[in-house]
Amino acid sequence: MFDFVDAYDRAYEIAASRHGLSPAQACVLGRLSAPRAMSELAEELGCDASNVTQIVARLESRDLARRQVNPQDRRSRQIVRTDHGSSLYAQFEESFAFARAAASHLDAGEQEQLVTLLRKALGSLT
Amino acid sequence: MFDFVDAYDRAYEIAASRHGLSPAQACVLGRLSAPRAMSELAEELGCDASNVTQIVARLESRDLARRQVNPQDRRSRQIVRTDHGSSLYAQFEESFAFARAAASHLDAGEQEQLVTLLRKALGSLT
DNA sequence: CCGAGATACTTGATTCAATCAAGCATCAGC
DNA sequence: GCTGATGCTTGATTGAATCAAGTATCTCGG
Repeated sequence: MFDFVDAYDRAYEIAASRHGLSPAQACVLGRLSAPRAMSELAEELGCDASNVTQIVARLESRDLARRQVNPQDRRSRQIVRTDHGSSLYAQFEESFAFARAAASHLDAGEQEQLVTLLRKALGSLT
Repeated sequence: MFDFVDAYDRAYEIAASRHGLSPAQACVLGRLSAPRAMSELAEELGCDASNVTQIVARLESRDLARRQVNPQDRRSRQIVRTDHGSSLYAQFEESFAFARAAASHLDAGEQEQLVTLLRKALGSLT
């Protein structure tokens, strides 16, 4: 189990760095298929809001995301992926071959079985 | 799959921090059941030797590990867990309940199946 | 046995992630 | 309109990680 998780993490990190992203940046970018508030992202990542500020600032400085004031609540910002950000993320996903590669060792039935078992194992841990 | 890996990582980090360890420190400490050379550790963690130097330095400063010159090759250091380090690591493992908790949702047959599938999925990826 | 090159580690500089404590702007409710 | 809560940012600090140099030690060919 440790080896599996470790391999997953490494693959993620390598795929990200191939596109000049850190894992954290890739993770945030991936959550921007729709506009999100900073607080939502912080909640999802389980980290401080100021951390998200930093990460988004780095994405913004590379024109991968934009930060715009929410007109409904001017305290809040909506983080949006730029076109550039979207296409970069698509490339990242393409090159994050882990899930696909892992699946390629298993036939359809086994894949389904694995998903079922992982879900069940996860159970109420979340 | 992402959720599973994420849950594992979080659980690891939380268990580590409960004992005042960072994940990296816990990881290194866990590899010291026998004395290891810096270069071995760097190889295993897939990181720079200077990174290991830092991490071990922090462990050493808290009397969890010791660094002693290898008499066979005086360039090389052997990293050894102190008694304190061993007992702390045992506590950490105890509180890193993820594997056990995950397993508790599965019966013996399912556990075996999961391990088989993970191993197979991992295949030659390593 | 000596010197050249390789090996094992350390140091210093730098980047990023993460956390905490303060701070500012804005909002919501009395 | 205040008061207090909410949403985000800033600044300071810690740790992980990487890279480039540097030191000590070993090994091997001449």
